[in-house]
Amino acid sequence: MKLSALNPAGPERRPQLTRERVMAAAIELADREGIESISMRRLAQELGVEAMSLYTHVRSKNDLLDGMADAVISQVPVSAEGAGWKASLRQLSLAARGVMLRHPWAPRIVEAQATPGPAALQYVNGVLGILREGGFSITQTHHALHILGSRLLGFTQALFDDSGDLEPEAAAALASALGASHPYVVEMALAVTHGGALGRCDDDAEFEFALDFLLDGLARMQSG
Amino acid sequence: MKLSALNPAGPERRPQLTRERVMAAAIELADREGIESISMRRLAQELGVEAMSLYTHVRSKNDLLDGMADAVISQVPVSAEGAGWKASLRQLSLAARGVMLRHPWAPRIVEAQATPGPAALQYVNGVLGILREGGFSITQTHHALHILGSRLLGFTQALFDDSGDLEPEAAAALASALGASHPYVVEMALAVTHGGALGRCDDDAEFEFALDFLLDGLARMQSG
DNA sequence: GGACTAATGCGTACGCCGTAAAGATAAGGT
DNA sequence: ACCTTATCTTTACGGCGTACGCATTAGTCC
Repeated sequence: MKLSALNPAGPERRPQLTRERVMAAAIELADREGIESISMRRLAQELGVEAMSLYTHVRSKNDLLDGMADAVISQVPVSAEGAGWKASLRQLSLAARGVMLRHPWAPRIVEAQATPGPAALQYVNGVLGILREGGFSITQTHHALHILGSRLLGFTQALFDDSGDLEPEAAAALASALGASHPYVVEMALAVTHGGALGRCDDDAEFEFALDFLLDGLARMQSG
Repeated sequence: MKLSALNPAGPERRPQLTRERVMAAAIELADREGIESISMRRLAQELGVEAMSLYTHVRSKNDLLDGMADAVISQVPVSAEGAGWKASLRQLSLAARGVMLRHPWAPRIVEAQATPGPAALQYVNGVLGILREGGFSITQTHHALHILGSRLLGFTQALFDDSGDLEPEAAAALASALGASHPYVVEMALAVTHGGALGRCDDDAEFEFALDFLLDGLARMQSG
């Protein structure tokens, strides 16, 4: 059937598929339904197209995921000029964290990327520039990269996720089940829970604290 | 066909399948052929069994992966008594790194774990114990966990992988392709490469340096 | 207009995957 | 001997990534 005959140059023709449109739809779908719901068929359906049509704009599913990762990274503003290396890195890292919080699936695929895409390269170049212009030697800059690690991209792999807020009964159950064998875990879990000594674990504040801890250490490393 | 009739209680009967044997075979297979080659059918074949048989000992593939992660963590010795918190943490972290280097696929699935398994709990309890016994307050211990992050498990997500050793021609190509737009990346890449100012990026040394940087910072935090 | 060319999208098919459901077999307790 | 229970196998379903070949379109030149 000839659509164009029915709708000759009609304005309701769906727009051309492009790599950008594919990436945007994939990111939107991942935001809405989770990264696990990304499949070629599902994504194609989202675009009103058949699965194989995507392969005109994307080499493979891995290429799609790489593209998504790079597109997310490109959302982090890399500017932040003229504020000193410490403030610049701080702002950059927090901005990246904001982006990652909007795309919770992103860290996983960003770190799965084999080779950095254009946006990642641009980003790394920006970070390196801030440090070098800030007076860090090449060796110091190299160390700083390893020290800051993924925090520069706004995320951290914690040893375990302690941001959950236990119900009192769950806390009691945990205490009696693990209390004998894992006293320190129980102590920390209770402290982090709302009833405990600390407030509820505020991930944002904790991220910021750790970031400042690292930046202060780097400042000491540079001057010492 | 009745195997037992042909081989009544014969010693060449394959041993009973158990969760431990399944996990061990899965880890061995992942070490040998990569985590991507782990499928229920492939793993079953490795054990001389049909795919569905595995489900007697494993709830799902996710359960299998969780079990693998926990089994790997359990390989990290959690002892290290009586050496002071700094030396203990250092030793623990380096031991964990040794384990992860033997199972390069492990970090990915360890951090994908939704809830920590028994070995992970034990490990976290050990880390918390070292800090608390070392005189850290609960709050300080909490901060320390976030600061050390995944380094306690022996791995770090770098911003990008700089451990590759470029060939001279590749380095030249990179310099001319990116030199104008990404000068700092090129500078660092050349410095890290064998011909550069730094030696080849030694991941082990770099990990140790970053670890000591963090431990020193924590010592300052505790006393200051 | 008409014909050729290149790009784009579609239909079909193959061999994997995880796992539900039900049958077959073996081991142990009565 | 019989039955229970745990273990392993068979079969099957729906979904996956993607190779391959065809259909349609858009652009370009006569």
